[in-house]
Amino acid sequence: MPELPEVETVRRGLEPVLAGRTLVDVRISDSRLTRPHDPLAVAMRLCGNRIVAVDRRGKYLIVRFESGGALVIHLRMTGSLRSAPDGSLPDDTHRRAVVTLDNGSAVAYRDVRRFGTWDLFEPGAVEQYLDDRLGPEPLSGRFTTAVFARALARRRAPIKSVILDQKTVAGVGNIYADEALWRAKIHPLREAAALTDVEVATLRRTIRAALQRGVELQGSTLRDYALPDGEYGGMQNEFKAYGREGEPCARCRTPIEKIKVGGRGTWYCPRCQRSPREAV
DNA sequence: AGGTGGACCCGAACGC
DNA sequence: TGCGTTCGGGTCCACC
Repeated sequence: MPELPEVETVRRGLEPVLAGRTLVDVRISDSRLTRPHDPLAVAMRLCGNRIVAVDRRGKYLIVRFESGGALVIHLRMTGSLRSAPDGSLPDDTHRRAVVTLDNGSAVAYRDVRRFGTWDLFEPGAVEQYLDDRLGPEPLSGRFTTAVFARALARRRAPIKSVILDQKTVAGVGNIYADEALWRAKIHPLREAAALTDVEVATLRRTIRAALQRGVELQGSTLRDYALPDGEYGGMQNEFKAYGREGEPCARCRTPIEKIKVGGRGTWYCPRCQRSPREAV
């Protein structure tokens, strides 16, 4: 599941491939990808644009054009991008789009579950769109303890749900939420506003540490995620909580438990991360 | 307004 | 073995 580290890894792989190149051919074979817009119309508008940069904000990829416009790609759960330096791509039933560049190379978009999106923006429009949806970048200096504390204040929802809210902090998904809470020794069901100042500071630090480690290991490959060159991430080998039901906690050997929080599978250590009642 | 739960997808895993 | 059912995950949206 692409979260911040996975999307950042994709960005780093794509930037050198795309920057400075012009789109000479764009084929979109899934109408869900661009809806409510006609995929043919989007493909036509993309064609001829010269790419100047590939940026990331939260889990969004931003392909910026010389024109000032931008293509915003969200991979959701199963989207992935694959670059083909010589322009040749193996058959793939889940391929949804292919762009060809002016040097003969190609980039293919694959998405098994078809939740991903490609949205085109006019010059200047993309920042507003992203700022409407996203809080601070967790690895930037803007994500301070004071900013984080303000975002948690008066929130009565479980802390896990609040850090999954992209307005609280951009880019945390189900995996890194569980990993950050495990590192901070905070139970996922704790009421967000009830965290102590020390806990807020600790959780800010562990969110950053978990995401940073994910970036270093080029993300986590579980099923569908892969780098643009086809390689795999390594973060899955360092999971302390996510998906580890019944396995011993890396700190105290207590078996990891699985619960539901806000409808999401949630793994935590029942001993290190005390329950809401015990923790008072 | 903030919180909750369903919809959207579809392959994998599971249950009988 | 085979078939039906359940699960999951990011975001949006309806509802309270």
